[in-house]
Amino acid sequence: MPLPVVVAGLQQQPAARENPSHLWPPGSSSAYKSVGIYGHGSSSASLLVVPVVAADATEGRERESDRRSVAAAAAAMGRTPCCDSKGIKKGPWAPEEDKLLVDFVQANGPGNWRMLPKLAGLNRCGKSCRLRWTNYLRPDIKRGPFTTEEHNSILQLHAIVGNKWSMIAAQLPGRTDNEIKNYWNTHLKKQLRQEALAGADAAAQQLAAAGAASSCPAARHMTQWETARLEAEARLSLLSSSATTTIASATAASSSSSTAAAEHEAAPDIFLRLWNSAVGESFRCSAQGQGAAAAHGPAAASPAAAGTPAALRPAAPSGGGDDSSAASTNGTEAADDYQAFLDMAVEELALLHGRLGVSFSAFPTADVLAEASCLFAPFE
DNA sequence: AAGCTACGCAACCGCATCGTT
DNA sequence: GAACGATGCGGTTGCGTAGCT
Repeated sequence: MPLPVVVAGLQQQPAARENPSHLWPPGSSSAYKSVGIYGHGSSSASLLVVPVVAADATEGRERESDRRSVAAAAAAMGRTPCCDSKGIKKGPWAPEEDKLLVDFVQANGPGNWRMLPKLAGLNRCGKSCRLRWTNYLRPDIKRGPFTTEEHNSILQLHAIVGNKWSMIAAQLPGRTDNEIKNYWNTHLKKQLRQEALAGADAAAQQLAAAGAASSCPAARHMTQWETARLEAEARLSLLSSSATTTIASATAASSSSSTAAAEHEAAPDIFLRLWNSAVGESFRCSAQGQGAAAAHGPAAASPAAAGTPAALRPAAPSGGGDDSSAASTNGTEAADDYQAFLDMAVEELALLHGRLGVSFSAFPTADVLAEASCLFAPFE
């Protein structure tokens, strides 16, 4: 099965256009102001011509044969496709439509998307309304270019979960899965491809110099897993910092019986829950004792360092590390803690596989992970 | 200035999943 | 348990624009 590969040290791409001209400019819609999504960029007076023209053009690009076949199939099954009704508008949203949608959702809350268009007076299908709201009109959406931190987070999370954009988006407040997906497809994929090509060249040179030994599958296996793990740890350390704050506030504000729920809420993924568990805490303490850079865990103390995994190595227990000779007497304890952390991860993943079934392939299977954790044996 | 190309991103489509009857 | 409806998710499309020639 394919193993996660993380390419480290990628640079932030030049800032994306902050106010693409096919978006509505500030002031064009009071709805935008009301939900606060237009707080950046310059505007152009010529932007408002887009929707009507583009909407018509969009209608023209419909794959009519596909629509007919789908409609026929759906009709045969006694079910009407949500977007098949004639007269339902498609394509870019007009400011008036946005305002209707925002006003309605703010008054009634999101949900019941099927009925929403009728109730809100929109000539759109519910699906389109939901998409527009979740990807663009939601008040908590963060606009603007991705920060270096977000950039690195996406890389790390993608190494762990693959193309599970909603899972990645859940870890990046204010970012939508669609936005992350687009960012990945337009920026990161390209970068990774270039890095891979560069890496292939370097690897070929190393092979020529060092012989066939480095092409050992087990060695590659270890390298890939180690890289992915370090990236994940860097991410976890960042999440841990924010989650600790969230949990503390949640605990203070709620009764003890709801603490567990709050903690779970603050740590939605298993890696974060692991990291915040007693095992993770123990490991963090050990790591702190080992390196000054491990203020919040095995990763570097500063968020910026999260994007430079090589800098994490002194603090993060790892096999074949540059400073392995500097291991103190704490090393044995740390090794035990770290092994426990890995073991717990294996168990959690086994449970996850059991819950999600064989169709879920984003995570490596538990036996593969178990094998990997044995292979790493970081302090041995 | 005009034409061409590459890029970014909003929006669409179809399938998957979950909840209800 | 099966059928249906609603919603969520990931892949893909194509429009509009910036940059280049």
